Amino acid sequence: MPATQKLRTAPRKQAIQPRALATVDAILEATARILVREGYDHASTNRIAEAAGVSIGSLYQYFPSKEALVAALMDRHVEEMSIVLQRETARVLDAPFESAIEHVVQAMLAAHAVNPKLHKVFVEQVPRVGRLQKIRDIEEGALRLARDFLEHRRTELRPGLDLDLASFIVVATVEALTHAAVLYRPDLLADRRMVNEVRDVVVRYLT
Amino acid sequence: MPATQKLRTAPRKQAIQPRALATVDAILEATARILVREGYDHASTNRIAEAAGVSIGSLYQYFPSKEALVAALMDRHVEEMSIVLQRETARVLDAPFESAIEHVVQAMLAAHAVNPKLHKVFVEQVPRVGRLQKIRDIEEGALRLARDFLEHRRTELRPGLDLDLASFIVVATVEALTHAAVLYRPDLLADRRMVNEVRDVVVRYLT
DNA sequence: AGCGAACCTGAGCGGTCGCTCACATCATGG
DNA sequence: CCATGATGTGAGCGACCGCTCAGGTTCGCT
Repeated sequence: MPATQKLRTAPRKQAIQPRALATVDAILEATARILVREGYDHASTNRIAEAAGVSIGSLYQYFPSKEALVAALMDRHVEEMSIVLQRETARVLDAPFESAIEHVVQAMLAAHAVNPKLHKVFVEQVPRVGRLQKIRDIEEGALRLARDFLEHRRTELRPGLDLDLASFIVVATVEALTHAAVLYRPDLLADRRMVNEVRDVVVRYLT
Repeated sequence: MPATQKLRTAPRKQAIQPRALATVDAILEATARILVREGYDHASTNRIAEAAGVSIGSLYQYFPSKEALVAALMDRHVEEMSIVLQRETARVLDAPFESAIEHVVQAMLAAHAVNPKLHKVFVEQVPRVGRLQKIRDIEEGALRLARDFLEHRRTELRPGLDLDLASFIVVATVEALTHAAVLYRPDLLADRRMVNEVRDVVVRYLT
């Protein structure tokens, strides 16, 4: 690279002063609001900046692209969900079989109740950002965890079960029923009957 | 309306001559290809017309908007799936319980195997077109069918089952496992083991 | 052959989008 | 209290998008 290349560092910047932190936060909050209210492709960066009460220039000081902005919001959302998930599943994996399943289901529902509307937008509308890979990673982690759990409790399962296939089925079922609740019946996210039914589906399938 | 209003009929037109039918077909085929290959928001109408080997003007002779074009493709896809579904479930709803469930599951998987990649795009990317209502209608129809079926077979189910909740659970489970297969394990769509597992999940939950 | 209808063409309009940059304002340490 | 970096501004650029329209080409029919 010749000397003329000024190394134009990409416009990503780390906020330091409290004022800047507030700006970043306002932008993320506004992004969430607009995404939920208007949908992904009506959520233009200009509109987001306006809703956040900052100029479009400020937005691009902290996020190098719209994609990066949405990805950052996604990270924050996933982080919040993970905290709930881990808190609710910390001590139960050695609990009695049925109770362990129940707690995991309960945790999934609670995690998705953090911000169901935003979650719905991510699931339904946000395009194949590179971040989709991250979702796949989470998915794969869940699959491995489930697989290990089933292996560990092998003696309590009905015989003849293909553990690989069974873990795929179980993970997909719990996730999917949770998502179905998010999309169509958000009222069920906090309903104990939902927890019981999903637990029954899984336990009856496995034992 | 004053006389100056020329009643500018919207640019939708019905193709008559075979040449025109071929054009319409080429446009729909190209739309499917581009949607799968590039994703919804990189699928510009100009790009689609180019891929179809017709001019952009021709495209807008038959489809009044991009939305209408995608909706038409969606209709065609849903139609193809419905044919498979109905063919596979026509005679089995009076079959023995377990066998009936199995055939429905088998039919769902077969229907989704028609064009899984396109289905994936519709599920993941196509925004809240008005057509989303149509999907909800199908969903609701499935729910009612399931509810009626369970009612009809009430004596074969375990007691204490809340039929409303149970039909939601069953429909969501079958749909969701099918979709999980479409998205992550398309190989399972034609795998008999998958049919067996999903049937087991449902039957064990219900009886 | 001739003619009206059906069909097809593609340059380009009006608009929006993501994003940049030259500059203003604020906050802090010397 | 001023100098300097951190922070904030917003007009506007270039690209692309959905879509139109004035006019050409082909078809079906007499």
